[in-house]
Amino acid sequence: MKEPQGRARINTRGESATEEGKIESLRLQVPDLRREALELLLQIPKGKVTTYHALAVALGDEAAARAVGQIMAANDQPERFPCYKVVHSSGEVGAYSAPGGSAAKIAKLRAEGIEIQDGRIVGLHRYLFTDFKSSRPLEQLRALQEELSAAISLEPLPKEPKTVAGVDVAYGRGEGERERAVAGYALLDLAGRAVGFETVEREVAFPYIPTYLAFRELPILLELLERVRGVGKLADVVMVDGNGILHPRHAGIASHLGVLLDIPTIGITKSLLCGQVELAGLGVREVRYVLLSGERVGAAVRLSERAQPIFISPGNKIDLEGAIELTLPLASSSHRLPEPIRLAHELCSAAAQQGREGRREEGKQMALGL
DNA sequence: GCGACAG
DNA sequence: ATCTTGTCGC
Repeated sequence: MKEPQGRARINTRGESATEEGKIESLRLQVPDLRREALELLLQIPKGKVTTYHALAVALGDEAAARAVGQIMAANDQPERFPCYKVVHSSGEVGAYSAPGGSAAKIAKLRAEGIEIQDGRIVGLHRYLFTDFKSSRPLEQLRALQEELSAAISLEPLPKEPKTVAGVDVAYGRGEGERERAVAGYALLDLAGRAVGFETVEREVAFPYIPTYLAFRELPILLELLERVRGVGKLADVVMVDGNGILHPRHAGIASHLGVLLDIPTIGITKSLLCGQVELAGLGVREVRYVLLSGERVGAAVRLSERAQPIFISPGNKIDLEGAIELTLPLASSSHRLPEPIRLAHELCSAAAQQGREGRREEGKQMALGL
């Protein structure tokens, strides 16, 4: 069996007490990015505008530009947080989710003396404000991921596990409601039989941003797994719908969960986040390694005949070979995903859909005055 | 229109 | 992830 490259490098970074403390703080609190983005709007002077990109940079990563757009679109206090001041980098005024739509957005901007023709600001540079004072939360979270990756162990499992669980998260929201998440836990024995289920539901404030998925799903997954652990049903290994070390900073959500709970975790995804692997002609159960700057961080595997490949990576307290060896026998012939993840997905997506329908009914009844 | 980074 | 009809194939 080959040694995974890079194990030594991952484990040799120093950890100070303060770094440990920062990582531990994730257990209790993740920044409210929605709130921070909205509050940045209060810094924009009258007669000025900013862009989705500039706000993302102020939050600490331009990759968050689309998430900024989603946050603005979900702004339920347009009087308090002036999201009409956010436009495309091209000068295009863009959409406005508050009453009146883009026409209202244009009217509000013109009222502040901004020149607009054909839905586009004329001479954006004259009005552009980018000098935000910000703690740059995404920059801090990246640093946290770097530190967390140093705490990952990629040693093989100490002994054969007796149980494996899968976890997944589904989302939903009603009209004018904040986004809610349902997390599902499916506990299986090594024969692949389900022996227990659990779900947890709560509001989410952190948007999806590529490479920051952990901060969106960690709060609810920690709550779920702490609850399961409390009743003695925590599996020997937990499979997560997301990456382990197959991540630009070796810090996918499976690694976050594994380090924070000090348990073995495996990451499973349906698409490749980063790295290189040749997928052409991949046979069923054939293993091809994903390379990230020369390092083996994961593997592409097809679990069934017709299925597209999935991507497996160790999260914590397991090596890549062990992660693959544990995943293969938990595949069913007719599904793309291994059973623990598939069942967890079924569980939480059904619950989320029921939640959506339930709130829709409530909404109808409210509208009917019942 | 192109390119497009897990869920 | 979610929004979504029918359709093709094992």
